[in-house]
Amino acid sequence: MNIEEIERGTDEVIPQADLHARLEKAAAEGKRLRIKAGFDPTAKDLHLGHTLLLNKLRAFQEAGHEAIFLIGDFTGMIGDPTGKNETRKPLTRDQVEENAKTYREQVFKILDPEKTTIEFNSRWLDALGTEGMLRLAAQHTVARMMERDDFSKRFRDNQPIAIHEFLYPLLQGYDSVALKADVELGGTDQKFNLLVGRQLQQSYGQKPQCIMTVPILEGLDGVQKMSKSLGNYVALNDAPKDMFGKIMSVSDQLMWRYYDLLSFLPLTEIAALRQSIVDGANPRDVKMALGVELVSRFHGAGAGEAAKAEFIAQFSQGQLPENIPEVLIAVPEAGMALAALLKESGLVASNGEGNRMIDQKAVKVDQQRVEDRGLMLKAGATYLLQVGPRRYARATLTAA
RNA sequence: GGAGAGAUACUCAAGCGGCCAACGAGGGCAGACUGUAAAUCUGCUGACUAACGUCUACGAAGGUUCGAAUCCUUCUCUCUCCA
Repeated sequence: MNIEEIERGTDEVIPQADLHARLEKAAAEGKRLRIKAGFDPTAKDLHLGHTLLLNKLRAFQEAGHEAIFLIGDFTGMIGDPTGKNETRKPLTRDQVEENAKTYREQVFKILDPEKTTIEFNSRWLDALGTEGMLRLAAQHTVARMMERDDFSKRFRDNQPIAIHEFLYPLLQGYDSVALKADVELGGTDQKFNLLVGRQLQQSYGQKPQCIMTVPILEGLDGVQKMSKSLGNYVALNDAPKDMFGKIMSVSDQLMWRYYDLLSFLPLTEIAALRQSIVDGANPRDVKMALGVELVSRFHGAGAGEAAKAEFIAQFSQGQLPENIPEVLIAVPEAGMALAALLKESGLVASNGEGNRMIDQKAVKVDQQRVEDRGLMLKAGATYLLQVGPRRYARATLTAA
């Protein structure tokens, strides 16, 4: 087991010496450390940003330790305001449970199901009760809570902070107490919460956990963090083709960030790739290699190469994509205007948008650009409709 | 409990009786250029309509007015100061 592999790509390890000592002791005594990583089931889909943490959890798992995947079904109802400077809308218990279900399916693309403990924090937080909650709240002060960056920032900016948001770090910290965690993993934005966990464990007479933070992955725009609500994410459930395409659309600069954080290639090989660009290689090809690696990771060996081949065919060589959605549309005798047809096919949201797209030279029928709004299409034929570079449908028109 | 400020489209933010479907910026979409890059340039960005135009929208509900995002009343929410 090597410490380098465990610490690769982390931002901070606190306290590092303690982690090393625990790892050595565990190895010597044949024991397993309890490694906790928590997720709030606030969204349905996990995305690449989440995988940094999962990869790390997996590294511990491979080193023989106990990986605890904690689903914050209770805390998800509060919503950690981290990262966004505004109060998050609370989820209902039903939503949380539904999201949690899909989480399980997705995390095992990375974690070994045989060696993973899944926990729900409602198990102990439901039982905590009002009295337990008060005792817990008594362990911390407002001043210390305000040390958290986003709290103090919101306070300074006269933004609302609801009282229950203060409870979030305490509850997350209590999870560590309940689980007797040796190590907790989290994004750098979780550092405050992780540290609260250390303090609470001490208050409850436990040895404080080590904490390990991983960087926050930037989204496809290269600026804001990857998140579903910003729409700049690559979901683990994305179809191979979409996943590959999204990776190809990132800037060359961001590509290196993704290499550093997402690729499993040895660091020396990544350095070699960088050098190859300096020597004149096309960054596109390096980007494709990253796409292949990631698609294969989530969709199985070979899926990456297949996605790459389809990508080249469609975008580099201008061929039609596979799997164009088929739609059946009933049209009146006189035919249907193109814009309406695009709307019925689901390619645009409204007739107005359809007409705008036509004006903007974005619409093709049977691969021919159409600039005439007035084009009427009649029943009895199948047309290939295209809006922009990505939206396709094959519409069969039938008499109404 | 008292006094004051505020709530505008995906986000930020102007507008403070008609010229407002609402300036501007960001974001998004499309076109050009490309490596589906990035950067840049151009256009579009509520719905219905071929178009004239109509409808719906400026926290919610009422009201004044020929006419309201803009004025008045009540309500909801947020912030500030005082207690």
